[in-house]
Amino acid sequence: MSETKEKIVSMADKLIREKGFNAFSYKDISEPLQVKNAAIHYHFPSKMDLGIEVVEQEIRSLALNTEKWKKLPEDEQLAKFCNVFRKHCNNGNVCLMGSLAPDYETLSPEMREKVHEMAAAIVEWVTGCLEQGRKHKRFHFKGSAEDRALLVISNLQSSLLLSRVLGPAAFHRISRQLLADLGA
Amino acid sequence: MSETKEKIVSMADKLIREKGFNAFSYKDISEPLQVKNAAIHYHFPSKMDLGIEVVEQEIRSLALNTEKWKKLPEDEQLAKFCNVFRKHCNNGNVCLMGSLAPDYETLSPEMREKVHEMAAAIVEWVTGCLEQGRKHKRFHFKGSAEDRALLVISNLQSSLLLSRVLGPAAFHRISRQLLADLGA
DNA sequence: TTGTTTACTTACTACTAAGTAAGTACCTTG
DNA sequence: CAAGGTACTTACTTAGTAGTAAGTAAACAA
Repeated sequence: MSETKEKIVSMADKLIREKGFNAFSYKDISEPLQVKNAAIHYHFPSKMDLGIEVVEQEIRSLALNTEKWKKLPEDEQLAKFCNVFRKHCNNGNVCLMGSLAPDYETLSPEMREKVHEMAAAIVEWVTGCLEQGRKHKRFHFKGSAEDRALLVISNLQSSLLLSRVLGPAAFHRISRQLLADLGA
Repeated sequence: MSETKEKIVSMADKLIREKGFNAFSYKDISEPLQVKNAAIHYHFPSKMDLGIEVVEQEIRSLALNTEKWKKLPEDEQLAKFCNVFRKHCNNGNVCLMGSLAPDYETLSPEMREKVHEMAAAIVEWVTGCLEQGRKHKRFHFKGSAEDRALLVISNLQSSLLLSRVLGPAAFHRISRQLLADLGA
């Protein structure tokens, strides 16, 4: 991948989290990178192709991270996961899912499919983490692990959204309570 | 308020929830209502003015609803509140906060202020409901009522987002678990 | 050395966006 | 009945938007 291409993807990622997929334009990428908009179209024929690449990168990044955390106790794995969100919160950004879900209906079928894939991957990992963690007495909760995973994910996701509006304290209060509830 | 004006606001509300504030255009409103785009500008000089009206209507609607529920036991009040979200879920839509928070940075200061006002109103009501409900032994939870309220709100909000991507079952699973956790 | 591919730029198109100025039909009120 | 406001339409501007066709400079390959 050329250096420019990488920069385009990372700028698009930033812009999606900052302003939303439908609110950024090629100018927002081409100007700071000092390239022409045609350079973006060279690497990504359409805006959706660019969006798909951003989501794919996020899926790869999740796989990489969870692989790295594999040998830690489950409560520490989940804390690491929370920290990824915390970083976005500190930058004033929301997560990809939180940004793309409201725009879901405006996305191409291919991009929707990728977003779905990302959501499924997140749910799958958190479910596994909770399930194993409960078995190892690292977590204590009632109900199915998958239901609990949905709760955890929705809390993290939405706390970033609320932080946008109510200030970053919202994220910290929610994530702290969240981990406390799991007896972590 | 003229009939057209009311229809414009309710169409804008629908479009914000469906596609997001930055993804709908005046054409999306003017065409189905069979008016010209200038008619929208007559009632709302700018798109932000229209957005502000939508948010104000939501704030009024919350006040009206909660007033109506006032005499019910707190767990039933919260169930009613959940039902408002459930309706949006069944229509495949997200809530206003969930839609506007990702776009927050692209909004005018006046509209941001209104969104903030809406968020504060929601947090205030849920906090009060939980606090009173705990006092009346209708809810059982640890920690401050406001922290818990943030958790509840973020779950409801985000479950609509996840439902978009993963299907409506996500909402039902999350909201059921949510109420169960409160011992409601 | 010549041909090909990569990674762009230049210069453009077609379209859509929000927004506006001026005109008009229809009420309402003195 | 005249004056003025309300609720629009007609017709337009300005400023983007994503996307494209054609050209080019440099690296690489035969």
